[in-house]
Amino acid sequence: MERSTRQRTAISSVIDAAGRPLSTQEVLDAAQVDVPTLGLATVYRNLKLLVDSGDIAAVTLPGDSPRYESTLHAHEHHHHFQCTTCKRVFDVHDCPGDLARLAPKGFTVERHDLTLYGCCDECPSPRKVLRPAGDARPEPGARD
Amino acid sequence: MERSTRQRTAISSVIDAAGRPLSTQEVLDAAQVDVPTLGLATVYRNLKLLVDSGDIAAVTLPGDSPRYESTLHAHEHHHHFQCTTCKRVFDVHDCPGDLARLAPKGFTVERHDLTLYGCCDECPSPRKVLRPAGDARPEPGARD
DNA sequence: CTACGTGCAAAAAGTTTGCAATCGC
DNA sequence: GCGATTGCAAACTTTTTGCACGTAG
Repeated sequence: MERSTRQRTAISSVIDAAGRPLSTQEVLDAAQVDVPTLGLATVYRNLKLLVDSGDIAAVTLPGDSPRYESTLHAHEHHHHFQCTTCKRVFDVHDCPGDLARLAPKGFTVERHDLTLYGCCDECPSPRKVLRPAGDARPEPGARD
Repeated sequence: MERSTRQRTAISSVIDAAGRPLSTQEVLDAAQVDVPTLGLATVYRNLKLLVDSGDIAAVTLPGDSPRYESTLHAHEHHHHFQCTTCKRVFDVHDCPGDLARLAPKGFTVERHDLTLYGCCDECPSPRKVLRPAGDARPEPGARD
C-alpha cells in the first residue's frame, strides 16, 4: 500500500505544477525547497512508483535522459517539442495521425513517438538573428 | 589525419554491412569476428570519429542508447521502426511531412524525429498470438 | 506497533580518459 | 621514426540497491 509521505507529496506536487516535463535533477531541486533533506535515491524510487501507479508519465526524448510530467495534463495522446536553444521541452497536443501506412509491409504499428525540434517563442532564433560571436544567449535549461 | 587500421576498418565494415542501426555492443561483437582483440574503448572512440567524419550516423531512439548506421544507406531523411518484441530497429523511408503546423504559435520547427513501434514481419505479434506462458520467443536482439 | 519509506553509502551499468605499448605511413 | 591508435585499467556519470533508522497508519 502506498503511504503519503512529505517526500512523495513534494515530488508529486512539483511535477503537477510544472506544466512541462521535468528531469530527475529538476524534480530534486524543486522538491528540496519543500523537503531539503530529500535524497536523489528517493526521487528515483518515487518517480518509478508514480509512473507505475499512473500518476505521472515518463517522457523520453531521443538521446536524452527521461523527463516526467503529470498525467493530469498529459492523459491524451500528444507529442513533444524541444527548443534547440534553451533545451526545454513543451507539449504538442496535435498529431499527424495515420502513421501505420509508413511502415514496411508485414510490420504492425501499435504506437508512435514524434519529437519536433526548433525554436520556442521565447528564444531568439539562431537562424533568423545572426549575432556577433560571444553574444549572450540563454543558458541550456535556463528559464523558470 | 585518419589512419586506416584493422580495427577502424572492421568497425566501418560491420556497420556498412548491417543494413540497420547497430548498438555499440552489436558493433563490438560483430567486429571482434575480424579483430578478436578489439576493445570496447576503441569501438567508442571510432564510432565518435566516424560520426564526426560523416561516415556513419547516430540513431537515438527515445530512452535507448545510440545505434549507428551507415550514411550510405541513410543519407536521405528517414525515420525508424522498433519491434517491441525483438527490439531491433529498422529504417522507414517514408515521412508524414509537413509537421511544422503541429507546433504552437510562435514556435519554429526546424527538424523532427519519428519512431514507430510495433511488431516486425518476423516476430509473432504478442497481441495476435496468445501463447502459453514460458513459450519460446525470440531473444531481444536475436536474428542475424 | 509494524511495514513501508527514507537517507546514506556502496554497487552496477555505461561511457570516457590516461598512459605505455604498438603500428600505419 | 614519429605521431596516430590501441588495449587495458582507472575515472566518471547516472541509476539502482542494501541496510539501519524513521514514520505513517
